[in-house]
Amino acid sequence: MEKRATIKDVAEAAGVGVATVSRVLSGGSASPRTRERVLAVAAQLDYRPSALGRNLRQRRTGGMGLLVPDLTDTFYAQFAEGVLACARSAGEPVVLGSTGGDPEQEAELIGMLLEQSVDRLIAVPSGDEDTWAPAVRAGMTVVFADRLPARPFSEDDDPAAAAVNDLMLLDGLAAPPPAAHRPPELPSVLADDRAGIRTAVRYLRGLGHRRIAFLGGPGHDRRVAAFREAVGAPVDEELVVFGTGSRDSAYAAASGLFQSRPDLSAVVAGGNVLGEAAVLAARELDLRVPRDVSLVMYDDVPWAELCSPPLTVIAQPGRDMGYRAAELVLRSGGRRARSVVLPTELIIRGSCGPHR
Amino acid sequence: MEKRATIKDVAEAAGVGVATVSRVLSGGSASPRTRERVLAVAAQLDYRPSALGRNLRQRRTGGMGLLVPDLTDTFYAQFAEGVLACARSAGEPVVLGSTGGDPEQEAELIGMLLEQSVDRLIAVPSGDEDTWAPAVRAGMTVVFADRLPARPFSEDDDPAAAAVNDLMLLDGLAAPPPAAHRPPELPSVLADDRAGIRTAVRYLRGLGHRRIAFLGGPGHDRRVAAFREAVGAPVDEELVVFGTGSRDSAYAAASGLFQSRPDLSAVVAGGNVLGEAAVLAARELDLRVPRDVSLVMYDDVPWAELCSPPLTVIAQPGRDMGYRAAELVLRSGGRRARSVVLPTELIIRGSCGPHR
DNA sequence: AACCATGATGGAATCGTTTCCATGGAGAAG
DNA sequence: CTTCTCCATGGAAACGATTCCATCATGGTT
Repeated sequence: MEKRATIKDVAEAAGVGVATVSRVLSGGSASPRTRERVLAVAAQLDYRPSALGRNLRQRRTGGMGLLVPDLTDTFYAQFAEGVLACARSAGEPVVLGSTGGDPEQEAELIGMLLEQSVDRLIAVPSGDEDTWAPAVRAGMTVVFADRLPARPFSEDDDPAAAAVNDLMLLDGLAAPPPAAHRPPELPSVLADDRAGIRTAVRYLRGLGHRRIAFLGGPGHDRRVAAFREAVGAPVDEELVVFGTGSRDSAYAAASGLFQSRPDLSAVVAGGNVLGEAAVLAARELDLRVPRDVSLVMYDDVPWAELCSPPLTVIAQPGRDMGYRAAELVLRSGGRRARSVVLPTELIIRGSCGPHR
Repeated sequence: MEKRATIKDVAEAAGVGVATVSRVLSGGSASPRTRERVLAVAAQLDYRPSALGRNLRQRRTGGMGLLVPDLTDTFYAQFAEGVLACARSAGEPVVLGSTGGDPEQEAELIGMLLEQSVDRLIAVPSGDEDTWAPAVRAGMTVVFADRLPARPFSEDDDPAAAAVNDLMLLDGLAAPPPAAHRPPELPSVLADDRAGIRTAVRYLRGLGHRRIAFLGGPGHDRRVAAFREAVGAPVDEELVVFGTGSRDSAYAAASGLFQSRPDLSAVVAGGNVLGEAAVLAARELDLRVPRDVSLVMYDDVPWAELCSPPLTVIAQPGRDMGYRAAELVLRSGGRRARSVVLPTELIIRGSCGPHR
């Protein structure tokens, strides 16, 4: 339990002032002669500047926060790995929180990060914009990933319209809404849900499917909107069902869907937890995939190949998304960073067949 | 971007000294009268003490570090969720690092945590005891989970014997080795690998299997030792193969095993990544599970049920292990905490059949 | 020769908290 | 009434870094 050398120790041992040591170590100006000596002494004392002192002085903690709903959702695990990879190569710490998809826990974690003076945050948001207001007000650099926070409810605001609006924004087709009082859009890293869903729906259509269901979870607003758009015409509302995020509720939703609508012939699962539930529920009800029902799952995960038949999926680059998000939040020391939309890919395996 | 109120602001507004404010907020003694006023003012100013100042003063960062090899390994994701759950309920931050199973990266991350003055660390170690020496020397409270760091190589030290030794320790059957110069054992949270493997091997034996292979990964020393012990007699060394931790190498190991020893009738996979590889390799080689080969996988993960047939697994309570580890590292503010060994459970599904 | 610009250097202030210590007042015991 | 004790209280010193600013030396210019 030896105590670490401080900058003062180095200064004394090198016969210089602490200011000089600090400058040498952080790349300020110094004569080659002193620089060399300071460096030598620092190495010899095994000196490592304490982040504590620095953080206090600069009134900010280095590194970044990372908030995801659930690490056991493989997509978020991949995403987190991407963030960690970038942070590691930058030598920055990552403070992780898992929200369980609960806005309240999310708010608490934001509070905790504020207390820690973590001023950079990557988040897969669960709460709405009100939840995020404190973070933004405190001047945090926030990068959202995978989804955007919902708008808080207000009577002149229609959630469905809002989601469609987000889609339009992605395409640059529409100007931002009359954002007079709304906070400026924060940078984000999203997958191209619209194209992904559209491709999947078209693929199923091409196989002859007409009654296609969507199995969604929290935060899948944009995906549902894209689904509605891709299906076109009035969507059969019974074919759009939601789970709350837990595996149990996903299973219940899937099972309920299959039972209430035996006439459906294809399902698009909005995420891998939903996909898992769909496979399980189908098996439980003796529905054969893809003979009785075709299945496309959002997210490519290692176990998609293990199923039999292996699952046809809409792959989004989880790891890349994480890496990009971390880059954004680090680099954007300047100002507003541009948002990023990454492409998805339909990977055809064996869980979709022709409509019978 | 408002700036936060400091303790000084509160002191002035309440007409008391900063020391008093600090005492009130951290539960020291104060007259009810002032306590009330300070609390009121603090609430009104929305004051939250900055962790920065406190950390510097106490020369330590709160919270804990968490080092795992790979979050996309579902077991580690479950484990991390457990740690996060405990940390969240304690209001403590968690600094996460993913080592990729690489001792070098692990060492770097330890260095980073040291720099941050994080003095509590939960780790699934990849490096050996030498890798961990700096952390211990610096006085960190370290809790290992899932496995223990390997002993560094020395000629009078036999790794196999060491692993067996660890097993004995678990049972409390043997006194610790002559640890004269060895650091004292650190607290840890482990699953009862020995019993788990033993149960699985006996189960396979009971089904008539005689040529049982073990498919291991890094850090599975204790599991291999348990396997050897459970199989008894001289083990056919060709039936014990290892991957390096990546999915590719796991697949290669599994595939190689199946090809080189078509006579084997059962496989115990030492972890879920290995199990995944085994399923994939078996399918690729047209081996039917469980007709041609029976499979037991260490780790219960949601997708084990999705396989067809669903996988028979040795479940270890990943989430609980994480929660317990976090409790240990937090509560053991005192001194050496006792290690914990949690039970495993053989969950019989459909991947094992009688030997033909 | 006097002066100025430049660059290296160290002292000291600062960040926000906790904690040590001295002070002062009130109540109890003599 | 005096003295002793105890407790609430506030001032000030840490903690370890960064950074402002004044100082000093050096070398070039007029």
